[in-house]
Amino acid sequence: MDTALDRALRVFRERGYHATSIGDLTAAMRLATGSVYKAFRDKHAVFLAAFERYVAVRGEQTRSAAGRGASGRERLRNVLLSYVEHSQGIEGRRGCLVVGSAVELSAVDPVIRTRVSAQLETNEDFIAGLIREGQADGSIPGHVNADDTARLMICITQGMRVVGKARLPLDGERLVGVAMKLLA
Amino acid sequence: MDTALDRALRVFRERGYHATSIGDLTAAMRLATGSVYKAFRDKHAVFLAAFERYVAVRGEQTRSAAGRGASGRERLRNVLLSYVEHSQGIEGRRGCLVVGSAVELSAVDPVIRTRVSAQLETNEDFIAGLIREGQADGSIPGHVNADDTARLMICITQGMRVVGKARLPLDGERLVGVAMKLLA
DNA sequence: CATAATAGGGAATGATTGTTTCCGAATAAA
DNA sequence: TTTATTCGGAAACAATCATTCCCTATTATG
Repeated sequence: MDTALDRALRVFRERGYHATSIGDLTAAMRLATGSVYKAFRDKHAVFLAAFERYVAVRGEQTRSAAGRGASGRERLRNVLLSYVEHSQGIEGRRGCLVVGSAVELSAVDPVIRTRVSAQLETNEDFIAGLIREGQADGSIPGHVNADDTARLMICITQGMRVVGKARLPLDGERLVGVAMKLLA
Repeated sequence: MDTALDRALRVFRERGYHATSIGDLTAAMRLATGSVYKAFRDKHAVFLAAFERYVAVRGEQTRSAAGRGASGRERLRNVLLSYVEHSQGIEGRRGCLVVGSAVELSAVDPVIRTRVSAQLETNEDFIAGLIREGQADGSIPGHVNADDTARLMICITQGMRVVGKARLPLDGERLVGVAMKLLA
């Protein structure tokens, strides 16, 4: 099930929702049409399931990146670096499903919009939490506004996915190096 | 012609390329199917023309925002503020066609991808230029790396369009206030 | 005034879409 | 061995899509 969902995920990320036909989906999932409709109500349900799996996997990845850090500042820096790496190369070209859904569907699909907004806020809260941890352990100055900075950093991460999809090269060290000035 | 293109632009921005049918297009442009195909070769040509008009209009708007500023720093600040405002409310919900094209089409449409990349680089060069102007007039420290900072700011602006499309509120003063720390 | 030319509107047309249904094979139960 | 049941595959379905063709006004030109 998860492997089939991962394969669907890939084609949804690359082409978006409307551009992926059921034919593309069955080819990617290596399943027949009937089997897909036996497992899911319709195309929208496949997308929703793929979306949830994507969110879960990505959440695990960024939490893992945050884990490799002694201070709040280091954890945040690792999270940003992880975002840059995922925005580059073949993974970057594949794109982020949250960004893709926000851009392609949130205007016409209230269900998707709710999930997208919720995910953005979850990520924002996570970053704000890292900032506060850094302020508690002394690695980030106390005068930094955690909420405002977190919201700007969400813009940065989502923007990196857009830029990465357009295949502009992103230098992780340099980009994150500049971004860390927001914690001064 | 420009008014028809503006109407097409609106529906393309809201729904994206694949989700807008010819019927949506003719309804928005208040033209019959045959008339559209007499003026443009196909749907893709309509999109391309709308894309170019969007880029031209938006370029004019940000140049105008930059014009209202005495120093390089002020001009850059006004540009960022302009981006936040365009990412909010009804305009933000409508979305940015460059971001939309990057996410939805750049993986499958080389023509669009070229235009998107070119536009991103143009914007980046514009911002880098503003930074260098600020360094020349003394409003921005000389040790700021113009290229790296400009690239990060492109990520910020594109990300704001994504977040705005998801209808998360953006406070211009606070967000730009934080972003200006990148020029320290 | 007559006529050529052009622009716009709308119906017809394949192709493609998402979806359903039916059928065969494999597995488990009896 | 036989009966049920589940699962996957392929053909059939209606709807919608982008596109083309043809007709009708309107304008320009002789």
